[in-house]
Amino acid sequence: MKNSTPLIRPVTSYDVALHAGVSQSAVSRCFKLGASISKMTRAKVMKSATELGYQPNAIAQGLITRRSNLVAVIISSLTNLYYPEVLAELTQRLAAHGVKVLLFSLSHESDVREVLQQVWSYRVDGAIVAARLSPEQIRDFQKRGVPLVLYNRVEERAPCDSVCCDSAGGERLLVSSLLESGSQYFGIIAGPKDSYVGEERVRSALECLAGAGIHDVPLVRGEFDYQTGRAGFKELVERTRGKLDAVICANDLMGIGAVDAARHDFGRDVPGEVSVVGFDGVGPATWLSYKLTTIRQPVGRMTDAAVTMLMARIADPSNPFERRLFSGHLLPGSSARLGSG
Amino acid sequence: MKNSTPLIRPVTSYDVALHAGVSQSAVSRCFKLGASISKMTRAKVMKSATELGYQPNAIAQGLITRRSNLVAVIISSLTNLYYPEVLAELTQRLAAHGVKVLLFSLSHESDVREVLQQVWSYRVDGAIVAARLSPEQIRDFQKRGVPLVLYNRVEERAPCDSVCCDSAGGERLLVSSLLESGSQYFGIIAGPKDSYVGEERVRSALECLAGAGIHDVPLVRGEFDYQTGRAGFKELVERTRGKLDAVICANDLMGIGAVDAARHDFGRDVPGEVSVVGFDGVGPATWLSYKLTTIRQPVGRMTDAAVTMLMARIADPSNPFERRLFSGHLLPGSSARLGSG
DNA sequence: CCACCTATTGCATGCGGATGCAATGTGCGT
DNA sequence: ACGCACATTGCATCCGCATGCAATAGGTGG
Repeated sequence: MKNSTPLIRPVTSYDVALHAGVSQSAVSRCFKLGASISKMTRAKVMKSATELGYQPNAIAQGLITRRSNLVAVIISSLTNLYYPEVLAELTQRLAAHGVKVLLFSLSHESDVREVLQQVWSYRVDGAIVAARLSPEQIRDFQKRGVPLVLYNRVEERAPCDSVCCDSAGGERLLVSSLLESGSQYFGIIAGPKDSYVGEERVRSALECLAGAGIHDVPLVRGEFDYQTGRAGFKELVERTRGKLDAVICANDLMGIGAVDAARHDFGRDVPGEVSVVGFDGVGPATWLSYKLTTIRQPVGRMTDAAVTMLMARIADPSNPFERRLFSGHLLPGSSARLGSG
Repeated sequence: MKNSTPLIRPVTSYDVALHAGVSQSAVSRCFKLGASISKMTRAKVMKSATELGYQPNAIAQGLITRRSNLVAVIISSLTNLYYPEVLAELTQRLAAHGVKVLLFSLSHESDVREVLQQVWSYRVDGAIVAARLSPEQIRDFQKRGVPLVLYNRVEERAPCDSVCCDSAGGERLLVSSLLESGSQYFGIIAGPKDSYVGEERVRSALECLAGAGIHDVPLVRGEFDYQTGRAGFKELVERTRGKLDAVICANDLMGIGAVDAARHDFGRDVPGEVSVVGFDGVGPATWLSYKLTTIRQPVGRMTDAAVTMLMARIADPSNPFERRLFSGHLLPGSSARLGSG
């Protein structure tokens, strides 16, 4: 079976114009809402367009109008189960605004530089970034006039919009519940140091614990995934020689790993002997085998906010910058003996 | 805080040319490998380009070269945990070929029509589709000369390339193991009717069972997610009045739901009283709480094949069409009492 | 019947970069 | 010193569409 057509030239507005017996401008105007075109001409043109299968060339449109209708979405790790959900939501919502998604997924954070080159090249109308950007990189967006919304990454005083889930507040809910339920021997499984929300969650947890007179909490680091959550639990047990009755994980995936480690690697009852809490509220957290106690991020609201802010800034770049902080919602689950919370 | 810069005109090749004291063509040639440019000129140009922060306008390049370096990736549901992995792999591999991903995620299959309009508009160099396309839609790709690779969706005799995991073969492995282990009372949790792989898996499973003299296997349908897997199990138990010792699920997520339903909703031992098998080999399938018996799709190889095939066809559209079928790999897990397999 | 106004339409041009071709410069052989 | 092959360079043009402006057509009031 051979692909028979050797060279296919997409239909252009000229082709349509010729076919309909009008000028190219007329064709162009037919596809622009509110342009000056008589009903009759429009009808002729549309008929020809349909017959020929004409579809305006978005590339050419973008070149002349300086609007690509593309938005770059930069996400660091799609393997963190939290992001697919975010990505799906973003894509849908952006599509509703007639905007297409140019997706960049980073394997290494160091790829950002390269990715940004692409972003500039494609003259995207804006960008939503859920990855670490340096302050200079953020300023680059501003210099080039590319609207930017940070998702769950906040640089203080950064010249850009951002949406974020209130890590501190969420963590406070979790920790104070753990405290009320009588947990005493805490351990923390943090994320990589370069994660803003990860560090924020840990910082807040430590602060809460300190407030309760608990200091020197053992802390290990993972990579936000199941394996390192499991390994982290093991490490904590070793470090504390088993004196451990509450594990605070920087995200759900590690929380799930920790639960499994506790139950299957160490035969401990969760939450009977040890409580585990996570963060994010991803799908698997609610699965019956885990029922992880966690904070559910309001992904719907957050993505909606991100898209709304981005579109607003594209429409009017002079808007003042805004940071929107959404509080999460406690999913009690049953991986932690909770207090009155 | 105000965005101070009112109107930012990106730097063009003319700007660079002026700055470097050469012609625009010279600048253009500097960015094209193998073009005729002296070292000295290139150095001057590159210096100016860096100073001005010049980045070639991919839109303009695309218009003139008729190569957008964009590939459309169309995925139906990112909530199926299998797809984020695929998407991540595809994005990385495509990026390695210097190609950017224009992502389309469908909430409803009916959106395909609209999405295809966008695809034509952006003059993508090709498309990788993991969603249901009608034969006419596939032919549209061919008519318009847009290289297309179907991922895990096969239309027999379709004029396009495709990669697929051998559903029949994988299912055979699972079912024959179940049979050998002595399972007798089977139930099936299928996916939606419009899923190619879903139906293929079920078809193959039924065929294997029939080959063993087992007919009239009860079948319920889910949506490839946890909830419907759990509900499906419940339904099967009711339909069979509890006479159920092996459940074949069309994917892992439903398998996990079924395991949880069995254990937590019905207090049944898995695999002691009832075996459950899935398909895909997603991350959570290997979690200690499930250790789902399943077929792991060779996602790495499959995405590699998809990208390779796509790039090859972009380079030479006259290549004969090819269908590549990859066999999956049995993850024994422990959600099923397996036979000698 | 004519001046004048508005609704349509076509013309010409430009967006930013790639490229064929001609013009220039370079080095070399003899 | 001269002619020629080859390496560089600039010029002009085109990609497909949007849009300002001028041209045309149809309609109105006087």
